[in-house]
Amino acid sequence: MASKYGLLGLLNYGEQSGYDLNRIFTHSINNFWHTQISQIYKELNTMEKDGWLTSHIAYQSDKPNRKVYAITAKGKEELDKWLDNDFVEKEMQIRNAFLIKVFFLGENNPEDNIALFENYRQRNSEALQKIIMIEGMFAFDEMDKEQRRMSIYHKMTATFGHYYHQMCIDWADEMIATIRNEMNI
Amino acid sequence: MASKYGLLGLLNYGEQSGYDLNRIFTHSINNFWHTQISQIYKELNTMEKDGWLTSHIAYQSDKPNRKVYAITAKGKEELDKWLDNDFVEKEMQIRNAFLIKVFFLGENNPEDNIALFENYRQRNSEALQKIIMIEGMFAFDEMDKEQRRMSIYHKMTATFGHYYHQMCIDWADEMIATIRNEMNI
DNA sequence: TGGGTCATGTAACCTGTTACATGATTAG
DNA sequence: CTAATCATGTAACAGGTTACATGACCCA
Repeated sequence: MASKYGLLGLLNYGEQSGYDLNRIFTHSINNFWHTQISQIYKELNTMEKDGWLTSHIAYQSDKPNRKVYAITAKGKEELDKWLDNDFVEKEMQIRNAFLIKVFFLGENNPEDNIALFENYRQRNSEALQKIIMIEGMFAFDEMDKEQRRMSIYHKMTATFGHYYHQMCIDWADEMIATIRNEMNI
Repeated sequence: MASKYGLLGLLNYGEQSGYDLNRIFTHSINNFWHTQISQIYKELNTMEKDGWLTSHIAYQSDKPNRKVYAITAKGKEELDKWLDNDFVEKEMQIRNAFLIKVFFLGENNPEDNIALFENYRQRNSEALQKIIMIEGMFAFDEMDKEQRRMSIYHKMTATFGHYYHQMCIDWADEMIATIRNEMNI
């Protein structure tokens, strides 16, 4: 569902091959929605069948040929429909497998649980460093108005990551304190 | 994957029917991992086939009979393996379809985008109220040590929801300010 | 000559969703 | 009489993951 519209949105900026779309995904949308290249090829195929995209072969002498996809009017319509349609309940739901583990941690010994949370904190800390770097790379001063208009929304997704990982760190800290506190009773 | 272990974890507390597990899920794990009852029945079935569970029929005269599942030694082993095994990268990843929309919002007009974020903020605000209520329902004073040991971890998942929705609200507020600011340039 | 990048894909599988079927009992 | 609740499930489909296949070119 969402992967499809991610591809469609990128193709709305300009035509691309599946291979290139995968690279673009890796450095942007993959930060909040994961995809495999095999899935990208499949989605592009179905979207072409459904008339959302057209494709042509770009011949290359030194490298393998590329299959370049372009968005159609129908595709644009579908993209707009998805963007406009007031987001659904599903997009609000938390989906977090780590919390299932936390839920059942009562069986384990507290020391191990503290270690688990410290590990969790550490990983969020690393993710935070990365995302702050990405966030800092948006140089609005060097952009024209057109570029800027797009970029502020791109940056927003990075800022979400920043807020999110910071929140996870704060939560982990408090949960570690809770466990320690419980151990001393 | 995660749904399976959610069920297994609950069955580790005591035997239950699929129908009851669904009700328990609805009031706990569904807050961070969604399941359908049809999926629960399927997972229970496969886990029984794999020897993780056993089942027997509990006959009822006034209501339909229940198929009651109990965890086996093998099942316990699998649960522990999953709980112990240091969580994988996948459990760290953000998966958020709303951010895909945000990413492509540059094409829309700013007023509509502000409305979208205000709607998002509102829904998070409602979710926050709900989760704060749930969080407040943990009455540790009335619990014995055994109950408490479980409950602090249950509460942690609610606290995560609390932190999460508050973070989303803060983010939305800042993003609305960003859009307004950009409009006045 | 071995590994990396470029480039496209298929097959099998697992997870999750939607819709439907059945049938008894109970409350309004 | 109707709707809800109790209770278990199946079938079809959509979405996503893992593993594998192919083959040329380039660099060390």
